[in-house]
Order: sequence, then structure tokens, then C-alpha cells
Amino acid sequence: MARKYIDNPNTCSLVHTMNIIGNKWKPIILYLLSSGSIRFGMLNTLIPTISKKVLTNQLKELENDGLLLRQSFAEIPPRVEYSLTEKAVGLLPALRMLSDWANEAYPEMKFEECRIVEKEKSAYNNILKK
Amino acid sequence: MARKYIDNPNTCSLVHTMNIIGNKWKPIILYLLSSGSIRFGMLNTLIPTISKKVLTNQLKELENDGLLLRQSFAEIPPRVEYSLTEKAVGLLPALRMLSDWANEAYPEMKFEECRIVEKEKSAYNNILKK
DNA sequence: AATAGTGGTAACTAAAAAGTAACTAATGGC
DNA sequence: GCCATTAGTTACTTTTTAGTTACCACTATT
Repeated sequence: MARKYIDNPNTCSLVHTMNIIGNKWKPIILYLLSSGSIRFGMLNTLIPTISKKVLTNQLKELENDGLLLRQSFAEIPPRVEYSLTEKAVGLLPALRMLSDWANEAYPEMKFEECRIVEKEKSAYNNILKK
Repeated sequence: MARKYIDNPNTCSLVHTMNIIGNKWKPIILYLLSSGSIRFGMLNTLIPTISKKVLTNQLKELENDGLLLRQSFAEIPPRVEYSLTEKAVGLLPALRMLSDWANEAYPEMKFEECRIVEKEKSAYNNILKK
């Protein structure tokens, strides 16, 4: 007999959600994509501390879980754009609540270490303008 | 200069939230405790697949992050009860949204594998009755 | 005198995740 | 002919996380 988690009616689906997005990078990726599609290389620039290998991996997993759409253009050099699916868009309000919670619960942090260098900043602004 | 994450105003606090609760066990622990305080051994029974060491560890981290209150009673055999802090209670609505999202986004799953053996079930019911 | 019950800890091993550096294919431009 | 560009992949190492087993302290019960 399968012994998994207690069947508190919501625990199990919560576990599932955490399996899908509960790690270091995925919420960031989803949040960045919430303002439109972004290319692979640009994601790599926007998240300067992630390695290509891990980024590739996270994107693949998100795609497999139905949260990302991967569009590959037959160009040289190659172009691949990632965007959110409807499923992922439905997740954004919950992610927003989680970040609001952190702001409220840890006001002393102010998350001031989250500055970025100008290179990434202007790259990101270009994304938004597009 | 610190290179961290893009300063999309919410990305950073979201990262912080995920650092605190974004793993396999913590959301389960928080959800179980949402109906009242529970003893260490009972948590271990309610989450049959966690090891004592990992449970201890998760509880400590949650306590350090201000989400759990640990009450140790001077009895023999020892009794230690864990309960949610206000901070943690403020997180519950967001967790609820995450689990609702999974139910909607993956209706085909129905999370039917989440049955538990009778032993844990009755233990959990006793908790709820208390 | 031995055992059960509770909430752990310590030492060790195994597995998973992440990081690093070099490499690739195809084409356009110099 | 050579370099740059993009979106990866491969092989390898390091770090992090999780799991296992044995053990402890203290008392009541058998």
C-alpha cells in the first residue's frame, strides 16, 4: 500500500505545487516571463547567477509541467523564446501573495541586496518596452 | 558589487519566501499545524515518509525563520509541541491558493495517491478532535 | 533488572542538485 | 579563411540534501 502524505484535503495538491515550482529558480523565471516572452540568452542575462545548464534544465521541467511554451525559430543564430501558458498565468496571483507575505513578514529585510548591475537593468527595461 | 537577482519589485521577496518554505516538507508541516499544535512524534507519524533527522531539521529551520513556536514541557517522557506563529498564519491563505491552483491546473491527477494508512488517519482525526 | 516511551543527536552513506569549462552547428560579415 | 553569435550539450567535480542506524537521558511499569 502506498504510504504517502496525510490526506488533509489540500496537503497533497500543495505538495504537487511545491514539486513544480518550489525551488530557487522557477518562481523567478515565471515572474520574469509574466511581462511577455523572453529569449533564452536574455533569461540568462536577467538571472546572472544561474548557469546555462541549470537554466536549460529548469526551463525543460517547466515546459514538461505545462507552465512554459517554447518557441524555436528556424534562424541562424538560433532564436528560442519562452512564454507562460494559461496554466502558469493562473499561478501568478498566488506567487504575488507569497512575495507580498515576505514583504510584510520580514519588513526589516527590505530586500535591498537585490540590486542589479546596469547591464541587466537596461536589458530588462528593453524587455518591458518591447 | 553584489550581483543577485533582477529587481523586478517582487522577485526578490518571492525568492525569500521560496527559500523559507519552498521544499518538500515545510508546506506539509505548516498545513498540518494549521489546525493546532502537534507533538514531534505525532508529526512524525502524520508524515510517515519523513525521517526523524530531517523532521528535526525542518522544524528547526521553520523555528529560526519565525514560523514555528516550540514548546518544551519538563515531563518524562519528554513532550514538545509545535505550533504556528502569527507570521505563519499569515502565510496560510497563499498556501491555500497554491493548492487550489494545483487542483484546477491538474484536474486529471485528483491526487488520489494521497491515501494514508488507517493508523495515521485515526491519529490525525484525534488531533482534529482535540 | 529489563523494557517501553519520547524527543532528540551523531556518525556515516547515498543521492540529488548545482557549478564549471569546453564544445557544437550553422551562417553572416570581415 | 576566421571570428562572432545563439542555444544549447557533455563530461566532470563540488556542494547540498536526504536517509540509515545506533545511541542517549529519564522515569514508570512489568
